[in-house]
Amino acid sequence: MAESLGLSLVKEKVKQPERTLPPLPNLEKHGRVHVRFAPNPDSVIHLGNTRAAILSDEYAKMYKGLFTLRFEDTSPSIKPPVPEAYEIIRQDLRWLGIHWDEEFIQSDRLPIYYEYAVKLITLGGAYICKCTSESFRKRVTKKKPCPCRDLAVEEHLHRWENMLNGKTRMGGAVMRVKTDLAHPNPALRDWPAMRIDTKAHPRIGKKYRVWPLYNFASAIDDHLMGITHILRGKEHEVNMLRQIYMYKYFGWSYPDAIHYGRLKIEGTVLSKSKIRQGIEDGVYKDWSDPRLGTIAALRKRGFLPETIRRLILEVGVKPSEAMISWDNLESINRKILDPIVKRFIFIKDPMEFEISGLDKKYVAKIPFHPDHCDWGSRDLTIDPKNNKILIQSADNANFNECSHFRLMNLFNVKVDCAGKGHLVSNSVADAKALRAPIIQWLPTGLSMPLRIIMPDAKMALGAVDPMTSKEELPSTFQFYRFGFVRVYREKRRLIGYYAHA
RNA sequence: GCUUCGGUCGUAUAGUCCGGUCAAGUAUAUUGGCCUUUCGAGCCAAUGACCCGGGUUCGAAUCCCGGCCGAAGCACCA
Repeated sequence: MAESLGLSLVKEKVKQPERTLPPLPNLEKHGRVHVRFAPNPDSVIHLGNTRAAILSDEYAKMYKGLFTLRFEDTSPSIKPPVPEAYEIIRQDLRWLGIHWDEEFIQSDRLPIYYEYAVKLITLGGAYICKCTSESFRKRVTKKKPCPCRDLAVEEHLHRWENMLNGKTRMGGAVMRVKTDLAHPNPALRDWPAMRIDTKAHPRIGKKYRVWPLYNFASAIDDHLMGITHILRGKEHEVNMLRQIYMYKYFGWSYPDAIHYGRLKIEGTVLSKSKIRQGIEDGVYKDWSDPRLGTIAALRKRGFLPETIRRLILEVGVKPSEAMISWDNLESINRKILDPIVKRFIFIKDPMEFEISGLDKKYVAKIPFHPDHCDWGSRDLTIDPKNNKILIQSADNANFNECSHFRLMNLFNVKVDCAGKGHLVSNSVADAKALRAPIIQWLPTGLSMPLRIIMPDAKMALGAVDPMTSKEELPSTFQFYRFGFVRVYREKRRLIGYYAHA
């Protein structure tokens, strides 16, 4: 008695409290927390991109702060925005459960950037450089100023006018922010802030010919929008250093920035440009191709927003790179899904199998969920006249001659040396004694075909319980001994996308 | 090459700031057991890590130095 009590005490495990994010720095300095997510609408978002969004959202909620969504679409030529992407990104964010308080699109804000460009030039913090990028780079690597740098402010304002009014052609001039030519990192020296791009912007056309570069637009906006904390990848570390020079000219103080390492997921490409290329080349079907790590793909396969959020929170904000395993992601999803989705029978690569020795009608009750009897069950029947069933070819291949198996929730079958099946007994105890594997099955008359797209984009064909088509679709189910599948109605048929086992 | 930032079980993460309670916790994975009329989930157990070398210290995963390895950046992209 005492022993058992002691044992149960020892065995009682203290559940770890759910992981929480570390506190944000300098809270007292800033007042109300204000974060932002600033995607480039040149394509949809993927798992890696959600990191900034989810972390920002978590912090906004944690501190009851504000969240700004800002589309950074200031490159008509090199990373042109995709008009549909704005709304697709909004939908992906909503699906992820992210709430934003305000939204901006940078291509609507050109007059603001122009205003601050003039201010910065007037302040002597920026100049218009007419050097070619090669000749500028040559000088700057030697820590030498280009000839434009020390010209009078009036000249630079004049050059700026020429950029705007079309007298200077594309590539003819660029606005640079003065930094420190002696800075050990050449990447920081007099970085470009504005350039001419005459290509039509997919969203607002040819209204403007001078466009801000990332560091300029982003830095101006972060200040003007009152951003207190920035969460972004460490590829932006030097950008912060660049932008700080500009903040100093304006007398602004830079937000607190947290730079996390890149997120990778094993065996999956998480690069927008590679994904886009793959779609263009026809390697991938579209943005939701099951091989991709896009939000669209994960959603299609039945991954839940909560799964993605938990994963991001678990990985946290470390500056080192993180290689996520699908095992981990799947495990999180499985634990959420398992107790809440219905189960059905799916027979992959079905084959007919005849059972002899039936003396009466047998009924198997297949529960819709083993842990929720109140969800009901599905009756599968077999009788002497209808004694053919469907089983998985792979299961059949595993039967050695003269072996046994059990049909799920029905009875035990002996396979004779000719490969024929005979009913031998009913009880589970017998099945265990015989070490008979238990397999899922369907009566031959009761099945409908189902194509399931697997994570590698290959197709699995099989027979599914037709009752699935009576369910509200799309819906995610667990197919006994097969895995979790999200089932969609496609015209008059069903199609499934496999999530994981 | 240059600049910056990192390196804890296979993977992810806690601990590192403020040395001792860390002969290093947790999740996942794998293996075994229990439970369950299957699978899964759940429960129990096992496996498995402080990059290397010096130094400081009574004591180093934690501090210092050197090395090795890795990542990010070095665009008129974001």
